[in-house]
Amino acid sequence: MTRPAPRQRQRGSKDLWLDAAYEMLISEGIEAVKIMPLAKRLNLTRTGFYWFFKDLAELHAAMIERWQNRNTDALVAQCEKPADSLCAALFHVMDCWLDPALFDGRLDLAIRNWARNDAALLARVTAADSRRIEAVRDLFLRHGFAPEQAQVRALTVMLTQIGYSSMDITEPRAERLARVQHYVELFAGTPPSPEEAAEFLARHAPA
Amino acid sequence: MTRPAPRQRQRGSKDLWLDAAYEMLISEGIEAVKIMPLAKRLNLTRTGFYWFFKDLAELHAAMIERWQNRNTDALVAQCEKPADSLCAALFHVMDCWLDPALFDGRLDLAIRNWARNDAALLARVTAADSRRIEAVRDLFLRHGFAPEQAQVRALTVMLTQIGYSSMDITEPRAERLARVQHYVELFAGTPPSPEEAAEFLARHAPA
DNA sequence: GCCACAATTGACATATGTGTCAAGTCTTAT
DNA sequence: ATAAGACTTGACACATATGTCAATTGTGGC
Repeated sequence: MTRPAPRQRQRGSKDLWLDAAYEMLISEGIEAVKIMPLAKRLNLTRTGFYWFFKDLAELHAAMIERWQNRNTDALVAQCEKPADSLCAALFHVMDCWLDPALFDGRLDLAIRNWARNDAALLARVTAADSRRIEAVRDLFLRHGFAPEQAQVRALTVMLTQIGYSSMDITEPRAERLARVQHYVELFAGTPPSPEEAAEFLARHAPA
Repeated sequence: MTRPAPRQRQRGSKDLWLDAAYEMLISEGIEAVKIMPLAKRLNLTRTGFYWFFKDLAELHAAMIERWQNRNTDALVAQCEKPADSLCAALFHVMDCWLDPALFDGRLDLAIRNWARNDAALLARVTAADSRRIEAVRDLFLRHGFAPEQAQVRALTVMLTQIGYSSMDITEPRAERLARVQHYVELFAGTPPSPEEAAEFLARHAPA
């Protein structure tokens, strides 16, 4: 039998270090994810780190593991949701803009910047990008767009998302909510029907 | 009288250090802009740096100074060029995508990332963003778009630009050239005329 | 009560970075 | 030829980071 929780005077833990590392990554970039500063922030001795991780590299690997297939899976799922019209389908994609559970833009941006000088990570990011773009492109194809237009529109949808995080745009929620319809109009080429817009707004009504 | 070139056995120079710092900034981010590595790359002794700059902070300031109003001025100018139609005007904006002299996307991205943990720089980047978006928005307004649509389209144009750098998309030049027309169609809402497209392509014909 | 052992600690060895300074080296203007 | 001064250098002092290890500290199980 395995003991349920053999934990003793435990103050640190693998997850504690990982969480702190994530906060650091998101707010200051991978360069700032260093053991000494993390220890300071956690009020632990830096050497305790080595009980949970072999070294910095192992921490990094754990972080990537955690990101992997998180943002991407959710986005692809939103693209594949059944929808009666192009605008309705695009509203599903836009859900990712508004629900942090579906897509964490700041994390995505941080990982992307990290990948700029980490070849192995870059390969994984590129693979994720391909999956995402393909999913959005297929959405446009299903709604009758020519391949070239579908590709350009898919890319623009993704780039707008990335750009939003990168520019750190933080409109009030109400304003962003209102703006989404205009993005849908731009990407679709035609404005959404009032019903479609209303349904979207209802989905994101305050809990 | 000022002596024309009092230079002696000069190996280093302010510009040499600055250029190296830029390369570092663009390829690896501001965190990598350190005196020792720069010295190694330049095959100089690291302490020589201090003859040209008071310290690292002064180097940083010089770098920002050099970026300031470079990408932004060119982009605004492209927006304000006279044009017979919306598509023609957008093609002028797209020129920035293709001519590195008008807009250096990698530099812009690097500065943007740097600004993420430098409040003073962030303020300057934000100001630059405002100028750029305003210029593109006015372009759409001049061509009859409603304020909300003009704003959303302007933002999307800018975000696409930033996203392109961020995703590090490197299509062959011919492919990008061809794709631009589809972007113009997306942003304008109508396809450009063959004449307009031809004029654009002619501008970017190989020298 | 005390033992085992999970978890923590401080001391040590080492690497890389910044910044200062006095001394040295070339080159050109006189 | 030589002096001025533009530029370079090496030694020093210090800060911050990584990683190792032997010694220690608590706590739950016996």
